[in-house]
Amino acid sequence: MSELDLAGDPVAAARDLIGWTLAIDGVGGVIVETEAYREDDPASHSHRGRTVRTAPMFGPPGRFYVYRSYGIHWCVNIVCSPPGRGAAVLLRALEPTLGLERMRERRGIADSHRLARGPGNLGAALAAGPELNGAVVDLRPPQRRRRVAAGLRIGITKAIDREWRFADPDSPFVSRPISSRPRG
DNA sequence: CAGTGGATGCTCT
DNA sequence: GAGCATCCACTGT
Repeated sequence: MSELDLAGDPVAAARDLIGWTLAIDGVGGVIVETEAYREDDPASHSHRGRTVRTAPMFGPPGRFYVYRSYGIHWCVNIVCSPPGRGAAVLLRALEPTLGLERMRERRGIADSHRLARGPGNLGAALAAGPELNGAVVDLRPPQRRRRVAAGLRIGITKAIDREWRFADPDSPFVSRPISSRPRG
């Protein structure tokens, strides 16, 4: 299995993060779905350069970048910046393993499959907010080998042809099955 | 099941 | 003023 390098290619980092366990204040789980966003990528917040909002993306790797989505949700990213770049990996789904009861309280549902499925739900389950920006990410290595599938990113309108979404195809905690670009 | 639309706030044009 | 890396309730099969 590849070593996890958060300071190299963010697409490789997004792939290699599958299976790692993320914890915030003792609450979290196994990362089962990610997407990569790089500076040379029109869909990335960092594409138009550094702003107040996106500053954490240009900071040191291995830290959080958190942003508000559609005025409602907090989405959690891990900064994966090669030197001088702005890149991050969006966390799209966790398999909850730590602090299940606290997640259920925060989400108001019991079904573990839905606790942290989808980036907005994941943020809610972790009680993520802007205060997380720049904080060091607590990651623990995989306990078993997992398959990783690559496919199209979800919910974006630019650069929709890049297969920079990664997920464990055997996990029931993934938000949506991986779909690939039509071949022609 | 699938499809539609509202909530809501911040960034950029 | 538009658009957005979303989710949920609601509708109709």
